[in-house]
Amino acid sequence: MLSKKTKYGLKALAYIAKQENNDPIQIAEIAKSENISHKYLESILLTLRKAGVLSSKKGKGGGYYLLKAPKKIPMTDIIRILEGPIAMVPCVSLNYYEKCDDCEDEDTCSVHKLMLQVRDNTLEVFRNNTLADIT
Amino acid sequence: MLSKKTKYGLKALAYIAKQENNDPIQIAEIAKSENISHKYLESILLTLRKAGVLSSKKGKGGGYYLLKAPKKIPMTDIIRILEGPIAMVPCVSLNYYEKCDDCEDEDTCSVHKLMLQVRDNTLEVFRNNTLADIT
DNA sequence: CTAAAACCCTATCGGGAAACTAGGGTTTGC
DNA sequence: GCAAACCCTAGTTTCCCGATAGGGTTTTAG
Repeated sequence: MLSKKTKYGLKALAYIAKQENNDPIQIAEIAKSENISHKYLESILLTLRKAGVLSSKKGKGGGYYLLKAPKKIPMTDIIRILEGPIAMVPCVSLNYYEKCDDCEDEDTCSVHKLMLQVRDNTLEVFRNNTLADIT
Repeated sequence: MLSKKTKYGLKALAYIAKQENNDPIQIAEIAKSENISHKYLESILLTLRKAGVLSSKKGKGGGYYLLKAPKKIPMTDIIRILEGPIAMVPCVSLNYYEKCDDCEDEDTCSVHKLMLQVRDNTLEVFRNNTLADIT
């Protein structure tokens, strides 16, 4: 299941990307339009800023804006920042690999092979979609 | 992320399906071989039994056995029983559909369309794999 | 200059679900 | 009849998500 954090983050990014120019958008505006708690959204945008997807401008008339063109921001990036691993199981994760405590050998693990297939398919979707595609 | 419940359940089913004949297998044997807590596994197998995937035999020499041939048991069935929805978001779930509180219109929701693609791809993997494929 | 607008940051907290655990009850085979 | 095995309910513990609190800092309009 997708966390609300990721969902809200995606919606917010889509909202920002939808703008004609790249002027800073205020948290309050996004929160209202997308029905997201102001404070919670604030923490999400902060994460995205620290990760280098967004930048911000302080003070009156400030807000958040994209650092790159929406076309140049693949879904894989955003999902990994907000949700973490794309794989359903850590032992098939490319970026967040972790060994299972319970299984000795991954090559003979019945779950491993199946989840590899799922990961590859999901990854393909996220690679083929950029922020521009979901606006 | 896949829950341990699902993971353990899949491993247990694979273990049972791997046997030559369809004699009942004891919980203890599976638990030991797959490094799963006996009691926890017991509750998982109970779920699978109630869902009609497994049946059991009580008393000495008893255990769990499959009700159908592994080839006839698609992954979709097992995942839905153990994990619940396959979709990453309730609003694109076939079997567990639920409307989002935050978005007014699904057709214009940026997340919706993306998650539909993911669901379709994941579903295809689970439909093309049966229990026989992961033994 | 200054006040208000806006982002920046840390801490905390409630609730709910996941991952077990306990403890007995019931059936069956030898 | 006893021990092996499943059956069943009900905890318990742990963790983390989603949200809130409460200020601090920076910037800019006027």
